[in-house]
Amino acid sequence: MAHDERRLEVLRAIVQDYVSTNDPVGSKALSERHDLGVSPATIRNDMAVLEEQGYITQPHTSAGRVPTDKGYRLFVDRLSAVKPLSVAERRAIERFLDGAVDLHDVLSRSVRLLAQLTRQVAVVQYPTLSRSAVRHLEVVQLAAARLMLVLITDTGRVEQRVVDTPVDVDATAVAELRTLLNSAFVGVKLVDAGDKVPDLLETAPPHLRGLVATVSATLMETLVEPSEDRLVIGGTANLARGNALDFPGTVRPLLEALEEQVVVLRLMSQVDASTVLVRIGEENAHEALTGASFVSVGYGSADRALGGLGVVGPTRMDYPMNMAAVRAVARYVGHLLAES
Amino acid sequence: MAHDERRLEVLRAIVQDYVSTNDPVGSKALSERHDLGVSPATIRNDMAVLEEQGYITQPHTSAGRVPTDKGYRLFVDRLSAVKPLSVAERRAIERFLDGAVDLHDVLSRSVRLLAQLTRQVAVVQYPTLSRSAVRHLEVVQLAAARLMLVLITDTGRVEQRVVDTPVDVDATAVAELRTLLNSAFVGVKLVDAGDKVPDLLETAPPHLRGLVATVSATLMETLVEPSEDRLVIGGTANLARGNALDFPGTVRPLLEALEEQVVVLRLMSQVDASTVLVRIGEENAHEALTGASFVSVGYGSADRALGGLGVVGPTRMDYPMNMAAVRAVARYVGHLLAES
DNA sequence: GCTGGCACTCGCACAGCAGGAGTGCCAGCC
DNA sequence: GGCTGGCACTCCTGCTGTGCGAGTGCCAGC
Repeated sequence: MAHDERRLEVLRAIVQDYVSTNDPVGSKALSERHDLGVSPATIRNDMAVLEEQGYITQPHTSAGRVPTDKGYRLFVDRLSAVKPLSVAERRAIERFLDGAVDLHDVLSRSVRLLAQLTRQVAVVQYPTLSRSAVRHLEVVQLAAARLMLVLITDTGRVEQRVVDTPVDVDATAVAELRTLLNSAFVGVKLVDAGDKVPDLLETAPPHLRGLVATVSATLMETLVEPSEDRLVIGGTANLARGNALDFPGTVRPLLEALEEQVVVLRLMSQVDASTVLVRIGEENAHEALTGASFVSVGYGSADRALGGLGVVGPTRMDYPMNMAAVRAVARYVGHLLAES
Repeated sequence: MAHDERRLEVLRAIVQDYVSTNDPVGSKALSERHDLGVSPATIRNDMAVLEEQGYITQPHTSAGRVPTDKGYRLFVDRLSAVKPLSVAERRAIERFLDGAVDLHDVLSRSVRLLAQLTRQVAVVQYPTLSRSAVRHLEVVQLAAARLMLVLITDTGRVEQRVVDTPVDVDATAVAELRTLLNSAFVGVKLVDAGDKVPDLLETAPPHLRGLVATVSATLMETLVEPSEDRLVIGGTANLARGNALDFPGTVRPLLEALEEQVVVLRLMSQVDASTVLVRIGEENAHEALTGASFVSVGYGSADRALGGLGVVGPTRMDYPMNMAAVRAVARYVGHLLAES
C-alpha cells in the first residue's frame, strides 16, 4: 500500500527534522521542508495514525510531534541508510590514530576521535583479557620472597601482579620459573589458561612445585577476574551541550552510570565486530540511561571481537552518522591492533 | 586591634555560611547564626569595610554579601584550621584502598574515593616517569626484527614500546640485550638514564652495538617524553550537582579543560608532598577554570613527590574539608606505593 | 482519500505587582 | 569613638494575568 509507504516517509521526515532542529515538528513545517506531495492536513492524518501506533508523541496538546523510542527503532531498522563518512572524516581518522605508540595511546586517541566526530560521549573498552592470548609472561624479583608477574597479551595489554612466595627464591629459580610459565602459557587464550595449570604442576620439577602453585594461583585470579575490564571515556563535555533539552532533569545520573563502568561494560559485552548495535532509550533497561541511546560495535578481526567501542548520547541523535563513525573507528582500531 | 580582629571573624563567618547555604549572606542572618557579640548594624559597617578592601562583594544592590577570590584566599591562608578527618572517614580510606592489586587499581580507587569524600571532581596523576627509577626492563621478541620493550618502574608503572630492529635478531641476542639493559639501567632514575647511554654503547659487545643503539634510542624517547604523563579523573557527575549556581553558564568549558589534561597537568607540576596547594578562581589563570578552585598535593615520600592528586570544584567549596581529604588520601597512596 | 477551512487548545513570553530581604545612613547612647 | 536601633530606600523574586502563535482535530467538499 502506497498508504503505509507514505506514513513511513512521514516518520522518517519527523525523525530527521527533530534531530536537526530539536523542536517538536508540526505538519506544516514538515510539508514545507520535505517533498511529500500531500498537504499538511493529510500529514496530520498520518501523524494521528503514527501516534496511535506509538511511533510518535506530542509533549503537550498543541505542540508538534516527537519520535518515541519505538519510532527511533523503526527509523534505525528500516528507514535509514548508513551514511558513508566524508573523505575529510576518513582522513581525520587516519591522521588522528596513526602515530599511536602503545595500546593505551591507541585507545585514548580513539576515544577522543570518536567524541570529536560524533559530538557525543565516547566509550572504548580495553581488549577483553579473556579473549586475548598470552604473548609473554615475565617474572621480576622484587625481594627475596616477592615477585612481580607481568603478563603481556597479543593485543598489547599489560597486566601486573605482585606475589609473595611461601619461601625465598633465588635468581636461578626465577629464571626456571619464567621458562616454565612461558612454555606453558604463551599462545594460549586466557580463557583456556586455567586448563593448563594441572599439567604445569605435574611437569614442574619438584623443587619448584610450591612456587609454581602460588604463582599460578595469582595468575588465574588475574586472568579469570572479568571485572578488571577497563574503559576509557571521553567527550563528557558534550553532555553539557544540548543541556536541559536532551535529558530529563540533569545529566548527573548519566555521568554517574558512565563512571560506574559496570553498566557500560554490560552493554559492551553484547557487541560483535560485524554489526553495529543500537540500543535506544528504554531498551537499555537501566534507569540512568533513560533518554539515552547507545551505539556500539566490536573491534578486532571479524571472527574475534577483542573489545567494544561506541558512543552514548540523547535518543535524539543522528543515528546514521553515529553508526558510520563508530564502525569506521572500530575498523581502524582493529587494523592497528592486528599489526602491532 | 580588636577591631580588625572582629572584621576577620565576620569574613570567616561569611565564608562558612555562604559555603554551607549557597545564599548571599546578610548582616541579620549572620548575627543570628554566629556569636559575634555585636548587632547587625555593626556587622554592616564591617561588611562595608570588607567590601571596600575587596574581600566580599554583593551580587546586586540589595542582596547579601558573597566572598571574592581574594576573600577565599584570606580565609584559606589565615582563617581556617585544617579540619581533621573523622574516624569514619579514615576508616573509609583504608577500606577503600586496601586490596588494590596494581598501580592502576590504586589510582582509580583513589580517584573514586576522593570524589566520594569531597563530592567534587577528583584528579590523580600517574607517578611521573622522570621521577621514578627503573625496576626492570624486559625485552620480548615479537618477530624476527621486532621487539617489545617493557619498562617497569619502582612505582609499579609499566610502559611499553615496540621497536623495529635494523637486522633480524635471535633468541640469544635478545637474552644478552636484556641482561645488558638491566645491568645498565636498573636502579637508575629515569631523568638520569640518558647519561648512561654512551657508557652502555661502549661496553656493549660489538655484534650487539647496532641493536643496542636502536633500542636505547626508543627507550630514551619513552623516558624523556614528559607528555606521556597520565591522569585519572573521576566524580565529574558532581559538577552537575550545584548546577547553575556554582558555575557561570555551564560546566562545559570546565569538563573540556579536564579532558584536555594538559591544563591540569600544568597545575599538578607545581605540587610537592609537604604542603597542600590551593588555587582559587582567577589564580588559575585559565579561562575555563574561572569560578573553579583547585586543591592539590603531591604524594610519595616527603623528599620525593611521585605525582600529584587533588580535587577541582567551585570556588564556593569547603576548603578545610577538601584540604584534609586530599592530604589524607595522598598520604595513604604514598604509603601504598612505597611498600609495593 | 485528499484538501482547505475553522474553531479550539495550550504553552510561552512579557508586563505588572506585591512582598521581602538587605542595605546605608543617621541620631542617640555608653 | 564606637556601637546600636530605627527608618527609608533599593532591587530581586515570585506570582498572576494576558496576548500571541503554533499546532491540532474535525468537518464538509472535491
